[in-house]
Amino acid sequence: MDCELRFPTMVRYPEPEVFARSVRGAHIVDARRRGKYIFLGLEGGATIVVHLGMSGQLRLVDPQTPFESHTHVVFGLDDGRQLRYRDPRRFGRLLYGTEPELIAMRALPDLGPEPIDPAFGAGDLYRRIHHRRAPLKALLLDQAAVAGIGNIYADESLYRARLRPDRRGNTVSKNAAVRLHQALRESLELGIANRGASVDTYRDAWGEIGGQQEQLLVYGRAGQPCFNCGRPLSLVRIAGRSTVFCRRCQH
DNA sequence: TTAAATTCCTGTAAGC
DNA sequence: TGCTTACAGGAATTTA
Repeated sequence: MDCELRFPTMVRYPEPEVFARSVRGAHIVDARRRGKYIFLGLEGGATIVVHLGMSGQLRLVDPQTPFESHTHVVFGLDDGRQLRYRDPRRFGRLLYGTEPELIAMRALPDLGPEPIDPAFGAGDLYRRIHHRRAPLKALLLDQAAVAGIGNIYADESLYRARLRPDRRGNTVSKNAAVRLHQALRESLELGIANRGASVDTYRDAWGEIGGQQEQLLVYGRAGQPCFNCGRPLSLVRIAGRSTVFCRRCQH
């Protein structure tokens, strides 16, 4: 594999020159995900870690493909294709290292459990939120509490669970935690089945848009009727994020 | 320890 | 038409 850093500051760890030198000649042997992080496993145990941020895209293309604007990193793969990292808003980041090293260097944060992990139960979720005074919306966005939930799936899950986004974690009953646990799984699994929500610029590795934006129940629907009761959906700001919910259906 | 506010960044859309 | 302004959001960092 070859590596060209066209915008070196996308690399957060280690120094960009070290990143490029380390990656050149390495071979990718697997790809996996943890929370919102993508791990490209390399021979020998190190990994390339990619976080797409808001507008990041990884694209697998033929080298003849014209360069799109904001293409910051190009990996030349051994089979002749290129893996291009593109990110107009540059909120994303790339890292290189073994997982223990990255955690020790605080380049990777502590991540909570995966909502879709079969080992993650409603009791686990309850234990993680029932002692917190922050609003549920903020807790779902906290990657140390639960990994992988962003603004879209936080709103969708709270609506499915019929819980107000400004409800404090410590006011949630075990029963409500069961509903939220189920709702998180449903929202994420539906999003995965529909190959992602291309509300904004999201594209998969082949440039294809997802379909989940057509299925959203509340996100982006402020002022439009609730699918359950018909009342216009409310828009508020919680944890610095726009938040859409139904005042009649969510408690 | 936890919660809230601030910051980064650019494309897009609304408003004048 | 063209300019200015507000807004979108993940998470590290700072402040309370």
